[in-house]
Amino acid sequence: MAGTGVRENGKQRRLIMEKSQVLFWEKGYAETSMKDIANECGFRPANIYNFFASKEEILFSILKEEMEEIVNPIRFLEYEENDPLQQLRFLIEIHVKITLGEKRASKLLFDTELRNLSAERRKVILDLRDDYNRIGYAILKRGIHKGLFKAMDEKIALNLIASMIVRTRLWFSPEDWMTIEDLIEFIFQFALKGLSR
Amino acid sequence: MAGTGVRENGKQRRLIMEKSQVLFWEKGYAETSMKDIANECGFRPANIYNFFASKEEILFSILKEEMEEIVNPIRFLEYEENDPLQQLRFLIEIHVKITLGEKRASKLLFDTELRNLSAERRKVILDLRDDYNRIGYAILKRGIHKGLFKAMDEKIALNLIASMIVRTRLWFSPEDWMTIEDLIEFIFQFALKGLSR
Amino acid sequence: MAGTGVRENGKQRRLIMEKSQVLFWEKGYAETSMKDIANECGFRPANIYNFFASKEEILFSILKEEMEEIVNPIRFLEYEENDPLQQLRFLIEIHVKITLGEKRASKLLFDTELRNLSAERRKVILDLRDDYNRIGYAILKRGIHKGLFKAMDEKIALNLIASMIVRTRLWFSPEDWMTIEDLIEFIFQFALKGLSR
Amino acid sequence: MAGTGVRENGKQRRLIMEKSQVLFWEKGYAETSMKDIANECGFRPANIYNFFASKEEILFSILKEEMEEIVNPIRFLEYEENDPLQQLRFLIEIHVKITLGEKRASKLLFDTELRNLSAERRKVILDLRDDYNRIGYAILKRGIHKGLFKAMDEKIALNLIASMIVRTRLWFSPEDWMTIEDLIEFIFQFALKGLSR
DNA sequence: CATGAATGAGCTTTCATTCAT
DNA sequence: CATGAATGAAAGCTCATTCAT
Repeated sequence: MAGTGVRENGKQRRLIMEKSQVLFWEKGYAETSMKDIANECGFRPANIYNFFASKEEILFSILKEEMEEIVNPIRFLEYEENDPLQQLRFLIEIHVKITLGEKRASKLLFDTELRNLSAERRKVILDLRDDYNRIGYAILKRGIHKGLFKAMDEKIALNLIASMIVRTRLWFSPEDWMTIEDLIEFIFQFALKGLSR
Repeated sequence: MAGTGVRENGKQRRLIMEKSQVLFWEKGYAETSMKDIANECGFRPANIYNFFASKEEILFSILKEEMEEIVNPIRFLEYEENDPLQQLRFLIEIHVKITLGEKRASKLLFDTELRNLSAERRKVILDLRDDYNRIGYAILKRGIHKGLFKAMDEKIALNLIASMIVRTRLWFSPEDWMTIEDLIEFIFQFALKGLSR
Repeated sequence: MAGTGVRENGKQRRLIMEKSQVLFWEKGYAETSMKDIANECGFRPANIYNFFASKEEILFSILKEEMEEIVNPIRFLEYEENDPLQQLRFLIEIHVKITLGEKRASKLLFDTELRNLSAERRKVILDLRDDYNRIGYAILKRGIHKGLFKAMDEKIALNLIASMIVRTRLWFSPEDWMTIEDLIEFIFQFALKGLSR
Repeated sequence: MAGTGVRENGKQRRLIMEKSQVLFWEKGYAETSMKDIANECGFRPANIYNFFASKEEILFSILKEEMEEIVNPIRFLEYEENDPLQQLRFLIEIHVKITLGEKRASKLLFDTELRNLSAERRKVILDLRDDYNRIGYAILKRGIHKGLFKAMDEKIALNLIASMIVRTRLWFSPEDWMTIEDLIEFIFQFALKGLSR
């Protein structure tokens, strides 16, 4: 209809995912009912089952999508031998941007709501998290190898860095004197010095 | 009859709080039923109500106690004019130790389960969090003032530091080559350099 | 699809109300469980909530409907200057007929179960009771004014008359020699003489 | 202790009955918990069982006592051949006085809470009610026989009279211009004329 | 006489889900 | 694609009652 050529396949799926994302974050997965979601979407609970097989599938779809949005753009870094400093900055930038991005939603869902997934689906998400970690480890190891960073356990370092980013969702709100770009630079500098000799 | 002392007071309350703490962490507040808690305690659900008026009161008691365990030992730092570096190290040490401490439990509960409290009770917890923040800000400001740290927004800095600590619960487990003491030192050095000019 | 009319609307609501009315009367509101009601209706308790938001709403709907059945048919009497004797007889007739009517149910519910309503809903019922009283007062006052009844406090008189009627539900059952019509005449004569000079 | 010579046997039983009477009336039997009663009495629920075997026994004791207070003073009227008018007045007087008496409590309990008694105990109360009725019938029949009252069904007449009295508890409160004595006279006159030819 | 702890039974209500339409 | 009706399961909580102390 808009003529953009983009097929609008799954418009309702999108709607459900977006509304659910907000609700899951605001109220928690268990505390959000299918009725809550349906109300937000403007139809009745039964209709959700025309698009998702279960509430868990909604959660899974949201988590998977967001995790992929973080991981896919940085996959190419894993085996790339470029400047580790720039790579670290890029990783931080992507992660912060998705975390605080327009959709502003899931965030800590990864930390707390994974338990609501079936084992099989949890594995899918955890595999994506492993991808993220592997990429980060690679960057840090190369930085250490090149003498740019102090010798240290790269796993611990990455966990600290990721933790700073993940929880920005809880306390950060952009201001004139501190935009998201500023925050990215702040975290990058903070991490950089933390990693330095 | 008199003179036996009031020892053992609240033994069951303690039991309930400890078992609940673990369950809330493992399964989440909403996903933990009073039956779960009672089973863990070795009695029937109805009996819990002889010690707590509601499930929410259990959560509140746990959160309050843990928050106080973190805040009380560092309260004296707020107006003390000593070495900010040592103070920062002390704050990190206490926070990490409680977070990973023997009771090992709530952790991210602060991040995610506050919504399950009544407004009034949420305020009690948030006030404690404010106390923590005020203390941390004071330390950082004095460090900046004395030229020990780079000029920067101390609120953002403290949030980053606290985030690193809080989420250790998710990924850290002590090993031979990395004890809790080692982790404290690691985080302290990481933060210290991040704060430096 | 359109044009079939909206007949049959609220069939289940009706069923629930009718079954509840009987149960509330026989066992009392508190002593009647949603399971009792559901059993009587032929489905499971959870289904009741598709038609009523709560047990209290069922009670409210019943009380309101019955009160309206009594009050609405006599509303026109309030400002009508006709024969007070005939009006009194009409009021008694309607009140007795609803009280002992086919649906046979609530009756004393008004006397005892109002406390189970929220303040707001209790007011709705009490307003209807006020309507009833106002109408009755008007009739009695006109009768006194015209010299048909002895000068007396019309409020007390109406309370006595209404009390006789309300409690018929407790002891009256129609017999060959005493039908409902006979009872109406009996009460009317009794009241009439009680009111006379 | 006061030297009146009245043994204070069962002081706690009395206390429990009095507090329960008020609560049963205000909230209903089912809606009143043993905890409510104990609170009102100033001790813990478990202690009630040192004086009453069950909640039902409390209700039974209350109902029985009040019914006896009404019936016993009028028993002698059943076979007494005195003036039926004066006897009717006496019956009304006693009944109203107990109903509105200082203890002001049970009233409609008879109408609605009998169902909460065991069959056996319900029979005890109903037997007392039968006593009351028999006495009333006797008075009315003698009045009819002597030509003082119109020929009518004395059972119906007594029910109407008793209904007027019982429900005074719901609407009457003594005023300067209408004391309990006035009310008794009012009802007596009302009934008297209702019974007259 | 009084109580704290414990429990079985039951209650109202919520909810994810199904299914015929 | 959408819904109203229906349900099994379970939840938090209340409560009368028991019993050892």
